[in-house]
Amino acid sequence: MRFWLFKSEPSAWSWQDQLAKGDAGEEWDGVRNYQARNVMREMTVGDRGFFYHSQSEKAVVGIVEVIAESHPDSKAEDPRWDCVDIKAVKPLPRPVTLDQIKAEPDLAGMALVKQARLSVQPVTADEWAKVCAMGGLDS
DNA sequence: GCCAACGTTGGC
DNA sequence: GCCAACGTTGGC
Repeated sequence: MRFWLFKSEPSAWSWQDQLAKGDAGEEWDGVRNYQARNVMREMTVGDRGFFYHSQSEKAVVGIVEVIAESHPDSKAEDPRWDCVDIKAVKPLPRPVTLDQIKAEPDLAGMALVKQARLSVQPVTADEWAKVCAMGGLDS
């Protein structure tokens, strides 16, 4: 299993919106960036991801699971844009903020820190375990 | 609300 | 194929 991070502005699509979709999940649509699309193309069903709120909150708030592999984005006019489907699994007992991540030397290599604008990112197994622990999950 | 970073577009 | 202009994102 591999690990990922999905970034969203809560005003556009929040963790609460994602939770409300339940096990049916939802397309992670709207990505119009090649690098982020290519990351999604590497995902397989069952992979886990962090759900990150950008803007005002700037924190990892929940865990999601990939439930459908990369397919054409149903909302895109242009067929070059793909996306996966994800569902909410559970919230983090304690959200892990960007400040906490930046303050943790083990997480200095995270794409979240090094490539702030990439909206879909890979996360290593070590980073996954660390952030889960910081958020109050065994992982 | 501003600004830096950076991806994309379009003219040459 | 390069590069300047432009638009968008996201942190502060």
